[in-house]
Amino acid sequence: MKYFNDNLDKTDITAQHLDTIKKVKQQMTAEETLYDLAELFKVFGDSTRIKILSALFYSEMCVGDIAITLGMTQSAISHQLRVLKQAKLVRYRREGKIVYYALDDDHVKQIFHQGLDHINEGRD
Amino acid sequence: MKYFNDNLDKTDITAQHLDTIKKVKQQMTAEETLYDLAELFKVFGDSTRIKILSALFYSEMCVGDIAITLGMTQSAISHQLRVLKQAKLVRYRREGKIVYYALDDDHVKQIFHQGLDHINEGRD
DNA sequence: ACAACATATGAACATATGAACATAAGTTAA
DNA sequence: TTAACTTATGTTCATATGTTCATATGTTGT
Repeated sequence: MKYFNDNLDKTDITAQHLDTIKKVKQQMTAEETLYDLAELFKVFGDSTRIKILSALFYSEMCVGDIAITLGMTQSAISHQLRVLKQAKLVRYRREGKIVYYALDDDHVKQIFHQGLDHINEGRD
Repeated sequence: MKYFNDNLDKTDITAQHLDTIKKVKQQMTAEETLYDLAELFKVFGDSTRIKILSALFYSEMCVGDIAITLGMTQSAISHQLRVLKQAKLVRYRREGKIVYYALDDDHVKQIFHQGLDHINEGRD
């Protein structure tokens, strides 16, 4: 791509490109925020974690029950719950030796459903 | 976790666990859908792709301009645009040798903003 | 304190992923 | 057709990620 040339016919196009780049740069969300956003979506971007969240839509659950429900090991679930916890997508409460996990806020459901809408639109 | 035992005092708890597992399994979104959903969010879960989407919020752009805007190679951008294209998050139109990319539908913006809301809530 | 149970964590391994480089493919103008 | 330009793609490499296994931590009841 040529942004500096001596061809007069292309000067306008070049200027337009430079202008677009400049304006978009100014308007774009801060890089740090975008980085955090990508980190958040990365958490949603794993089928095990999505399944855990999906399960917690209907009931708070303990680690062992989630493992049984998804047919996975307790360890794998625990590791992923830690990721979900760090992203503040789930919260937990302890009752004796059992730890119950639940969805942390409504954004989880909303993000989840927007995603479903996108998928379903593609299935028209 | 013990689901079958002869301790009468714990029978109710056990039954409750089994009941929860059964009900959640019945209500949960189909596994295949959850898999697709994870794939979708995986696309959002990369800072380069998020930056591209963020840039396209403000203007359709050609590949080279996106590369300059983000300070990355044309190749890297093109590869990621292919991923975004496959996920139907962006569409493109060709004008001569230049290919302009744009956001494909409103779900992108909505998912993006729900994500921002979640992040900002954590910053209270 | 000890045994039994539920959950968390560390290490190792296999797989997945993103970026860069080189180059191919497609488009336009001369 | 050739040259110049824009975009797409194949390959390689370094790194990130998820699962398993073994074990640690924490809790309850005896």
